[in-house]
Amino acid sequence: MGRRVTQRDIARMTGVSQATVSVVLNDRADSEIRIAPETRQRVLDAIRATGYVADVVGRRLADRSNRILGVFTYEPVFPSTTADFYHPFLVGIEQRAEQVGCDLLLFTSGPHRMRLADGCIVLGRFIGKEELARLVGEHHPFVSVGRRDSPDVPYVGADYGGATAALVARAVALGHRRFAYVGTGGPAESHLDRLRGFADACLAAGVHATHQLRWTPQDDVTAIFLEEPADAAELITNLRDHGRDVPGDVSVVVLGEPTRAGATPPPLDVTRFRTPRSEMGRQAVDHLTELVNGAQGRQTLLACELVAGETLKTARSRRDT
Amino acid sequence: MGRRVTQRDIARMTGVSQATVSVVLNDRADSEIRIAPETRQRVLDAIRATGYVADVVGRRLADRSNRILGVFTYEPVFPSTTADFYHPFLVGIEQRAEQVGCDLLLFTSGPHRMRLADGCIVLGRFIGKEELARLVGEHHPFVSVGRRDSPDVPYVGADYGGATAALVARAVALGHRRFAYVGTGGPAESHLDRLRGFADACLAAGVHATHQLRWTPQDDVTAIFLEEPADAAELITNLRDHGRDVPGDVSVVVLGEPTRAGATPPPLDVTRFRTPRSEMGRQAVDHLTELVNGAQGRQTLLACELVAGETLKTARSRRDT
DNA sequence: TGAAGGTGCTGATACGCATTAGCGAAGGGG
DNA sequence: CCCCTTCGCTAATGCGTATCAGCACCTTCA
Repeated sequence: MGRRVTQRDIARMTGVSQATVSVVLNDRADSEIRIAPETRQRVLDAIRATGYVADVVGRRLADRSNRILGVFTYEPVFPSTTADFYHPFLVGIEQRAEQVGCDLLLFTSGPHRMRLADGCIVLGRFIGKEELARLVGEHHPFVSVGRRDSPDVPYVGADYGGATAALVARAVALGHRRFAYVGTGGPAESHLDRLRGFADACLAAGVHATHQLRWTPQDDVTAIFLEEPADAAELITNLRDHGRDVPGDVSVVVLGEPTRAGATPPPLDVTRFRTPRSEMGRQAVDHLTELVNGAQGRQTLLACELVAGETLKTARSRRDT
Repeated sequence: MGRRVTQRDIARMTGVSQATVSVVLNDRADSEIRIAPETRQRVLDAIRATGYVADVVGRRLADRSNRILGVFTYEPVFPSTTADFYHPFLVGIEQRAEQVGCDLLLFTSGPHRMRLADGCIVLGRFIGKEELARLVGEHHPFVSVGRRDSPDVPYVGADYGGATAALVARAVALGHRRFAYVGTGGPAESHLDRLRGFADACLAAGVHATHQLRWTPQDDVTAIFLEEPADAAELITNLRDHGRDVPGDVSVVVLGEPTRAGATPPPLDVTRFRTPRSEMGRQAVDHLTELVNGAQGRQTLLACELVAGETLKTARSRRDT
């Protein structure tokens, strides 16, 4: 009953000093301090008898480190349909945080208390310029999950541009010559990167490329690159309703992975790529711990895994010849 | 890169003492200590300039709160298939935490760090007696999500017993007289409660009841109460394979909600109940904030919503008459 | 017999914060 | 001119732990 047992209590019980108890507790092999085996045993016995456990608060105070990594996001994470999207990031973050012995502080509202943590990980598809500047201005370690268009923001991102370009290359190899990119192409960096990867690859291959916000029938297009994976089912249905077979008449490439929320899954195994979300989370933690230890910020892009699927096939014009 | 800014730093910058900084920071209305408006402003300016935020550990050592609630679970939450099950709890916890202005500290390993938070919420289907005793022994505020078989543990639980009994009553009203409970019936309280609610209700209604760990064909049983919702699809398939129509020949009641993880969903809209998981999370936060403010622990049970479904119908024997 | 070296431990201190007793200075009243 | 009050602030302390300089005491060897 009553107070927690402290090292002082143990010390009094065994007739030694608090310092001795501390030494016995963390008997590092390299320690210069020697304790007689008999004394050590007495202390250990008392510790076992009382069920003493070192108080993490005291320990952290002495360490000058609280081993807390902050996490916050610029979009609702837990509720809503984005949950399925963010979940893998959190899995990765949590895994690695456990490995490095840190707890996670989930900021429920904004970054104003970010200094509570040793460093922070920020999530969110899009973060405005001025908000990023504010984060940098805090001069408190942080790492973004997802590339940011700012030289001062350390991040672990996904190489959406590279993945998109690779899929364009595949389509070109399959004979496609007329491409369409469907999606906003911004303002989030992840969308910009997809569109840029698409545009650059099409230009380099010398094929025709268009960009539209939403799909509208275009007879000559044989390959559609869809920015928003959640819209895959709708797009394919739409195409079929217009009498276009997928992938017979038109190929569809989805630039990401449909999260299997409440939404209807696409009727086909879609050609797409996979964002290494958990790995991004893990590396973000690694990166952050480096920053906390005084390292310089880095900017890292991780490759996305291409998933062949069955909606990217030989182009119609090619097949017809 | 610099150390954390401390009150000492602020004090030196403004030419006052550390104590003054502390006083300015938490200027309680009832304080006897007076600070000149001008001095106060100088300190506040320095705080703003440096972005100073009080250190979590320091405050906790001085036995102050940080508006941080810990969350802690005795089973893997984020990874694994249990994610879908725990997610709604977390949603509720996060919602309410934001409303009361608290951030959440996710402990990545064990309860030994719980004192870093002002108070903790613990999750998990089953927590052993000795572990619960340890939690109580910490003398640190905590609330369990889920009923615990211990008078000293404050909790917000679901009334599984009541919900199960209500479904038994419905079945009795539909003419069922021979019941089977399929599941472990323990050791988790949630399972105990279901089994007890089942047994008590059957006894009260004077109907025949059996309990088995896994379903084995029993010709005379007309109503099966299944403890583990995830097994619903398997059970129904199994019954059909044995030539028993559901609900024609035998009714099936599922004591909870199948989480739509990777598992196959049941082929029918199953008769079941719904655990108010988000609400439990919210009330756990409320409860915890009360505890942190010095209130006594309570034990609360929330009602589960019954879902009629289509697998509990008139009993065969009744229909045949 | 005295220096040298080893053994076993302790006292002091720091970590960041909140709190309280109390001190010097200024102002007012006698 | 001195006492008393009020104002504005600070020194000191405690919280639980880790660390380190250093102090007795003992043994060994010259």
